[in-house]
Amino acid sequence: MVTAPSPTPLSDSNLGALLCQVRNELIGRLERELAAHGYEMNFSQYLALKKLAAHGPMSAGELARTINLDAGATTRLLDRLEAKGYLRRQPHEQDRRALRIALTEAGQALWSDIHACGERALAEATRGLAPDEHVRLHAMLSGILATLRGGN
Amino acid sequence: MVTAPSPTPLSDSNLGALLCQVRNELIGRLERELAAHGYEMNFSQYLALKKLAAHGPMSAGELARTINLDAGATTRLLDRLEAKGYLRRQPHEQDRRALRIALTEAGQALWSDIHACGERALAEATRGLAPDEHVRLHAMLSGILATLRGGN
DNA sequence: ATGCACAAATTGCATTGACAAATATAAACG
DNA sequence: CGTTTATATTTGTCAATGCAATTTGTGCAT
Repeated sequence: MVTAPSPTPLSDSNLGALLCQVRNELIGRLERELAAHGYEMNFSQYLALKKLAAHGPMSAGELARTINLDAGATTRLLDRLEAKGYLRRQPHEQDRRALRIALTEAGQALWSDIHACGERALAEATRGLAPDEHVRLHAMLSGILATLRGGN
Repeated sequence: MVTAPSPTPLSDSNLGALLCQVRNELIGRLERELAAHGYEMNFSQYLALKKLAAHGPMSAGELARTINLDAGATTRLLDRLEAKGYLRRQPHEQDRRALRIALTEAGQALWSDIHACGERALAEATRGLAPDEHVRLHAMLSGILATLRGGN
């Protein structure tokens, strides 16, 4: 084999690389949307706000799991968001080890200000997909995730 | 809306989060495969080897673009792989600013030793998908990527 | 030729996140 | 009860990456 027989200049793109690229573009797009609204915030912070807004107060570990982040990283994420005044660490009612993370008023206000950014980024990404394709894509990815997690 | 009407305890999972999760699982799986073969190597390093093996020698910038990595990060990635003896920085024939990154013998041997790890990780992920689904998934992701990049 | 804008790689710096150790509390078990 | 084991969070440390500034080299237009 001497050099590339493939016609495509870049990206022969196996699924793994493709996934990474789409992920990066999508997150980048979201973060730019947020920045355009005047909020310097990364995807993890966005996700944390989203989960807290959707689900109500929860413990740090619970939050860490739902946003797929290490426990230590979550502590520091909470530090940042708390410093900005978007959430509060309250003591957990039954378990003194644990926390009850709750959005502040400011956090809720922020969320209602930015939740559309995510929808917009997503909508832009999936314009070009028929609605049923969108559904199928979601289903396939969920399926893969289940296979990888339950699998072995 | 008060609380979650959805039956799933975790992951109401919009596409962005889902993508991240699949990506993380897939990469984790690959890195564990590699570690099991005795190679401590992250996904970026794996990709770099792959591209160099598939495409032959190329410049650092070219490599950076194909593996979707910042130029500075690529410099350090090359440092690591060069230190392990898997590649060499050679001067570019026409352009003295640029490099010609080439796999060493050891690098080629390594690649033929590990390229199956990637295939295996991918195969495990997509077992459960019919072949035509696999194709459609790839097509949809490529489409999304094109939309996001060309889009606006 | 000389200068000027642009390009390739490197380096400095800051941020993020993973992993492991430490701390505090809870639960289970004898 | 007291001891042991498990769980929730925090902290220390480190590796990887992005961005901005720097260095070196190219090529174009005077």
